[in-house]
Amino acid sequence: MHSPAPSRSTSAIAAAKSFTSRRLSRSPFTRTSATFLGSGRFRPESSGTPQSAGGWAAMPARGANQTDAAASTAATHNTLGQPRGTPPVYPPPRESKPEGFVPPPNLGPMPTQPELKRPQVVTRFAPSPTGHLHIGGARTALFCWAYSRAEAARQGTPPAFVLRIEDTDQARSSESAAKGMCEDLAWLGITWDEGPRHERTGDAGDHQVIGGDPRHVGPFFQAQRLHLYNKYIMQLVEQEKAFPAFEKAEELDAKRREATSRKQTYHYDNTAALAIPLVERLHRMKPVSEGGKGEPHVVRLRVTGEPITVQDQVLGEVSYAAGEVDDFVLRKADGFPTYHFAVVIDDETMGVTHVLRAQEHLNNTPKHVALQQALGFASPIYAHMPIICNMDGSKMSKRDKAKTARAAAKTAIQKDPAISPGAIAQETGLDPAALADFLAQNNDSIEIAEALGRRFGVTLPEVEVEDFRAAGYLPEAITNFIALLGWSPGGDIEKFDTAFIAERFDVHRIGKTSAKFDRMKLLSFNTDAITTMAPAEFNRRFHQWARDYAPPLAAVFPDSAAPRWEMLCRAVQPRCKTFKDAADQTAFLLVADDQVTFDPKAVEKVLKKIDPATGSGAALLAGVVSVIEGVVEFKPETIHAAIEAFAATKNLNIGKIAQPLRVALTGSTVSPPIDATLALLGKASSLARIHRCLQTA
RNA sequence: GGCCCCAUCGUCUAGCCUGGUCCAGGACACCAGGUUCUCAUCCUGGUAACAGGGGUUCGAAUCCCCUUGGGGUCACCA
Repeated sequence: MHSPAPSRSTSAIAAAKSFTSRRLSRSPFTRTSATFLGSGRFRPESSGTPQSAGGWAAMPARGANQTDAAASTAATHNTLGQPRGTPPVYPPPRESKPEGFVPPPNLGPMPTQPELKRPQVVTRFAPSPTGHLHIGGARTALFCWAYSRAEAARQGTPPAFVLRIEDTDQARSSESAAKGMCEDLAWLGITWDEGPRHERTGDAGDHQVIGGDPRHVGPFFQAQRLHLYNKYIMQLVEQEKAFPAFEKAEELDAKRREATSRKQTYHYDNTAALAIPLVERLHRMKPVSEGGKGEPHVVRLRVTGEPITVQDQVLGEVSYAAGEVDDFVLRKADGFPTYHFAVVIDDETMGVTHVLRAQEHLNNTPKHVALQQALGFASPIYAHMPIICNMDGSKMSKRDKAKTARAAAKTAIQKDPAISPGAIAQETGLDPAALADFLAQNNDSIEIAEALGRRFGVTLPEVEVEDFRAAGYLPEAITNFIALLGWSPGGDIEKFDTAFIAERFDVHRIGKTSAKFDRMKLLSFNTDAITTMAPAEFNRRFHQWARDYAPPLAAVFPDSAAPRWEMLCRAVQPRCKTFKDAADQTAFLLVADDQVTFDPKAVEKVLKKIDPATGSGAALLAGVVSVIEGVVEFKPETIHAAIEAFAATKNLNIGKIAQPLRVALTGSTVSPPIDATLALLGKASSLARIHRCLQTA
């Protein structure tokens, strides 16, 4: 019924080879200025429609072709309960024909159904739901997503990018964080073919449903896969490839500290654990309810003394001498698998063929390879990409927020004796003990950092996708920018959208050197994207952003289709770098006419100072009142014409009038074009502010 | 400290695999001009790099070795 499907490892190797044979043709864009490339103008890919759950042709689980005679029954069946060694069927076949099944009449040969080919390349992104998505994680996800698409297109198969939630750390994981991560990814336009279901409203108001399980490899939360891990754990223990260890965590900590203090490398000593006979191991492990002793324990892999070589698609061959890998923990005392164990089991059972991850994982790879060998799994193809750093060279991390906030608080405390940790706690409502801990660097709570940031008016560095979103960055600018961190399409091309990345992404163009996150360049990309956006799109997206992140502004302009909102957008779009920046420029619209504070410096320079040729700004301002009163239809064009005519009569440059007006209307010397500023305020407000300025300033 | 990885302008990078077309190209930042009612854009021009030392070769940014420098990692976190 099935043609013999090529083994996973064969196809994977073929895919790997095609990396090398696929050289990019010389770019036609060399020696031209940077060119934007993409299927649309900076349009994030939003095809969130999940693969129809129709299923593909047979897809053997990785390792299914392996003939490991030692494999116990646990390893002889895949996650569907189907025997290994024969290609499993997706979806599983029906048990029997439905009752009353009547064969259809013979209508001649069935029309040939184009058979959907199974994916040859399966990538995954596996975040731990402990907060919002880190920008580095976003890059990893982007590359995995792009690679799945590029390979699917090359091979004519459906794309297979899996999102898996690694929630095995019970203390730190949360469901809301998992949801947040899904949203962060979706917002960036990174959609997963397989993984948790996520519903959202897209940028254009469209309803998106992301996720699914067409290959039946879920669930995608590791906490829901414990039975699977335990099955493999027991297999390994029974084969004596893994063993229970009964040492207390504190004992080992002490030994570790002692070793480091002697400047020696700590190695786990397995002699005591290995001295226990298998029967006794099993008895001590077994829960009391099942007649065992139920002793608290962890399960460790018995690492054989073989050297391990990792074949990496970016770094090449990386070798580890025998003895470099310790007998590491597979299952924690709480019964949850460690990251190392869960990742190996899941990648195998989910059929993941290519693992793209950051270089900080490189030293984990020999552990994973050792485990794969013990389990008789084939190793996926690895590609480790460079780390993303701060401009100072340190690894970009969520802790950077804590660092910044802590520094701000400490300088404030030093400078001003009235400011004490106790006083800060009272003002901010923070728990004094937690705050003290935070200041003593015992915790890096993001909540505390943010509270301190607000208290001391310092902007914390954006490190999570949500931070950039709140700061008014565009997803298309972010994906474009982070794609360039460690990858490049070659030549002088550097402006492109996600569709372009999905088309051109190639593991062999991933660099080896760590990349510094240059916020200035990101800002430049964002400015470019925002100022070249179609005005109608800007109106809509800026309004959407304001609803989410600038409620006071959205409250004043509830309707994104209203002419006054359009007028505001027209005034602000060409001169903003982010949505936040745009919102800041509209601040003058949000204060009451009698609450405008006039910047003393501006008043001095623009209103009071007497120019020998033109007199004082205040005088000009008084003179322009009647001009403004005289404008019948109060809109930018007519206002501009009136002011220009007034300026002409005085033989003045329009700027001589604009600046005093600006100060009167907004209190400062900076605002959108003066005609737009007046029009947005309206005639009554404008005149009220001018009169108040003439009287009080 | 052990182990692992890396090395082109201040930053992201192209070029490296397949040595000559490179006294090294683009972009961001910076500097100098220009446009402009402020601000921001925008336009023009400019400064700026193959870490150092050995090899191999007629020829090295490109291949090899060493040194130096940077980073990562050493958990019952992921």
